[in-house]
Amino acid sequence: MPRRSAKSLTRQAKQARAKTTVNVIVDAAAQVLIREGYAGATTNRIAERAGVSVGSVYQYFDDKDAVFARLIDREIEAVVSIFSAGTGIPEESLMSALRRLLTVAVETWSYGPQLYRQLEHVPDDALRRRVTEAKTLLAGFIRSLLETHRAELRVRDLDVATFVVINASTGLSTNATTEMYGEPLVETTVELLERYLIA
Amino acid sequence: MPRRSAKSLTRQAKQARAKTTVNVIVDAAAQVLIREGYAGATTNRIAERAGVSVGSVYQYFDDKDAVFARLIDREIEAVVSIFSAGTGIPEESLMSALRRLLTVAVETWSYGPQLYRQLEHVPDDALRRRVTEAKTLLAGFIRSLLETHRAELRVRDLDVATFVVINASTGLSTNATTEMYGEPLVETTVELLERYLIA
DNA sequence: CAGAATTGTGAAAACTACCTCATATTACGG
DNA sequence: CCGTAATATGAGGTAGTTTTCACAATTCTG
Repeated sequence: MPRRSAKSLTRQAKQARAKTTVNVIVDAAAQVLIREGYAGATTNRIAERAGVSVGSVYQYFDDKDAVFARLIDREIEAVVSIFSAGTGIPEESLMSALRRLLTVAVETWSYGPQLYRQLEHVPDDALRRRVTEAKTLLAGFIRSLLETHRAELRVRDLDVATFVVINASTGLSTNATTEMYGEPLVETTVELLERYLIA
Repeated sequence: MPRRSAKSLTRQAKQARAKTTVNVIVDAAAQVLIREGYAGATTNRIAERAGVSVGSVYQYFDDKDAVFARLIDREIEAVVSIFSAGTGIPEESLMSALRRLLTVAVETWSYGPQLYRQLEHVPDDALRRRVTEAKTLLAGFIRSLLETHRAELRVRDLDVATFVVINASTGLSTNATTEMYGEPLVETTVELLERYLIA
């Protein structure tokens, strides 16, 4: 017997008012998640923070984790759009491109690395898979960027280079403090990567 | 009215059997924490994984978080012993020392950085403070190592250098795949750090 | 502006996890 | 070996969270 995916009983937001409510809830979820962690991010607290009743959350989301799924989608889309925009400029040097991408990423990343760290700890397989997919997508972008600048590269193995670029960057940015953030963070990261990739 | 700290009602392990049980429980806690995250690390699951009943957990631990506290203490001690051992060798070059520390860390760190990250998200203030203390301790070791080799260093700001060494290393190792692990990982990390710190 | 569709509410049912405790089993000392 | 202390058990009480649902309020449509 083929398992049929249960039809979602939640409504589709049709009026502008409802769409606002959905966004307010997702924003509230992000904020509560950062402040309280997953364990403290209860539906009631999210609703309270959003200024709506618990029931409204369940008007648009199947369950609690669906709210976080929506949040993840939003974040992924933001990252993807950043890196898609990066493909346009021709004749741009590798390090210039990396600096630009990192700068935009740091600036745009709406809730910063804190949210990202918390999202990785949401205990839902589907969500974790989405995060992994996003990482793969990101790796593809970086790899093709490195490929177009292969001539400048010191490192031979593009897979290793991609691995280093992504994980050194995220390693620095996810642990960024309030002191070490913004431009200094980007410059430090660029310096680290440049000395490894080129020269 | 001064708040008196409640006397612990848990027993002290007196027989060898009991000490084994305690260790089995702490190990199980680490494994479940890595697999399921804090939210999924229920007392029953930990007990099941340990092959004991829930009651046994409460024979030796005041509450759930006390298990994680013990785990944190064990991990901190492991890290401290690794890095203390690193202070002994004189006339060792900076990169040689870093390579050795990374190698031992990768080999010895019983549950790897995954556990470390999960422990950071345990929602208990006392525990979080302990994790922060451990980080500070680690940063201290790295910083003093860098300081003794200041002459070799290209980077001026030791705080920035320490930040980079710690977070680039953990960034690479936390995302290490099965292909990219062990010696290749260590060598890549060393290469990345050497080009940043020296030359 | 009436009636329908959509959106919003919050008390309470259903569920889950932590922790207790009365009891059983195992190990130790004399 | 027997009594006592130590260790182990697991069903169930309690507290807190998720989810539902009957109903209220708002917005849209003709």
